[in-house]
Amino acid sequence: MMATSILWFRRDLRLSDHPALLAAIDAATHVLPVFVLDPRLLDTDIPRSRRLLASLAALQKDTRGALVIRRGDPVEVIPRLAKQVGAEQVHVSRETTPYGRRRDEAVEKALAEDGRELVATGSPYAVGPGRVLNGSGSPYKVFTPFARAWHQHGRPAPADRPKRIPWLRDEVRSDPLPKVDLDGIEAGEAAARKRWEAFLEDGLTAYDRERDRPDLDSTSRLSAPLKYGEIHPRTVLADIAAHSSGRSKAATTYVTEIVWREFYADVLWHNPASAWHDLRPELAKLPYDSGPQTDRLVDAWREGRTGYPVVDAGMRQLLAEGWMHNRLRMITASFLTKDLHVWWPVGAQHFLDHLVDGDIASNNHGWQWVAGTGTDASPYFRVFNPVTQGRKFDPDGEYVRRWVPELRHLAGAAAHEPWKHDNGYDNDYVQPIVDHDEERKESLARYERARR
DNA sequence: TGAAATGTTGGGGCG
DNA sequence: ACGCCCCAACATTTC
Repeated sequence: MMATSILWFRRDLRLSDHPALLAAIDAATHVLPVFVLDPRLLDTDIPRSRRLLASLAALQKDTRGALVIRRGDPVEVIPRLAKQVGAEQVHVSRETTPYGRRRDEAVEKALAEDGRELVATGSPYAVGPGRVLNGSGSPYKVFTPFARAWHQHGRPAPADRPKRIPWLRDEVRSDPLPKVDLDGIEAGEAAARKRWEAFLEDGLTAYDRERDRPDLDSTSRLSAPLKYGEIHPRTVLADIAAHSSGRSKAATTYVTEIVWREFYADVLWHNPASAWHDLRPELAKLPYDSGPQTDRLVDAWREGRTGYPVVDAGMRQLLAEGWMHNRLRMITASFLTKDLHVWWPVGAQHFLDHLVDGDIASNNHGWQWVAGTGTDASPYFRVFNPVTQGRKFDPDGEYVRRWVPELRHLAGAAAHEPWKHDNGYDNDYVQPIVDHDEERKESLARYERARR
């Protein structure tokens, strides 16, 4: 048996239900845990960077200080470390995004030059992307049949948490984590576990009824823990199956959301280019706006000054918290693409820059769903009306008033339509930057032209 | 996991 | 009692 193997953490910042960790333990007498920080990720003090650092700080504690942090390019850092500790194997959870796959191939090649191996075990998904295929061996392009086949496919039970992990300690220098205030950031495996169990006990039964209400705290808020792998979806699914309400309608609805995550990872696996390119090429002809005038509109969208209350509330929450309710993601995405006629990747990039749970597969395919260019996308002509959506899903205006203080003097649903009230603009709320009815018609006209 | 436009139905007011 | 109109409520079609 080898003396030391390396466990290279990426989207799997946990110790439970971690097949690659078990493989690393099996392969050697000691395991060196490593995380490589890309300096480009830490240029600014945005919620996303701080969320990652908080998770790493928790992992460092959970490994009782064994975790080695290194800044730099993994293609150089990992082979160098492997050589230094004499590791023949570097263990990872299989990465499935285009960037991750390219990076891992490069690292694998660099390791091989030195006679070392990159060993991938498991992935961040319950069913590995690429595994679910239809009768003729091709990937699914529509969610519903995919979901059916995904359920049929089955998945492994959660892996055991190792009783004792023989970490390699004090042999290798670690870069310090950047000095950033991490107070109040919920992160790490224990916090993820706690949040998940609280939702399972208290939140799941109402999920069906309340999940679309951004004014309520009715979702599991598990997106960031899942993104960083502080909890594995396999664990989540196993817990639901074992729970008394595991077969309820609410539980089924929740599982479907997990399957959407798996579906989009699968779509990206089969179409790496779909991260930034339209899945439906026939809509690539759609004309989008650009130029200085459009830049000003996009800035207003980014900063939450569009004059549409529910849109501004969502965009301001994104900047402040790095998180937005999914309903708001759809509404604000629809506004950028259909009301401002801006190319969807502009919005997708903004979301990735600021969401603590920003995931290339879910985020970018979600954007394509709204823009109408994706696999299983909503038809292009589905245009969200920000006022109707606001009144329907934030019926008392609570969510809007929470994030748009200029509208706090308007009671109830009045906060969704300041233009209908004499005192609507008493606190200097911005006037609508475009007319929704007009822009909706403009979008439909462009769609009609592109289709012909 | 849309919304608006258009069509249909049926109750009530009224002569 | 009947026909007519209005219109809300709901359903269907269209974008």
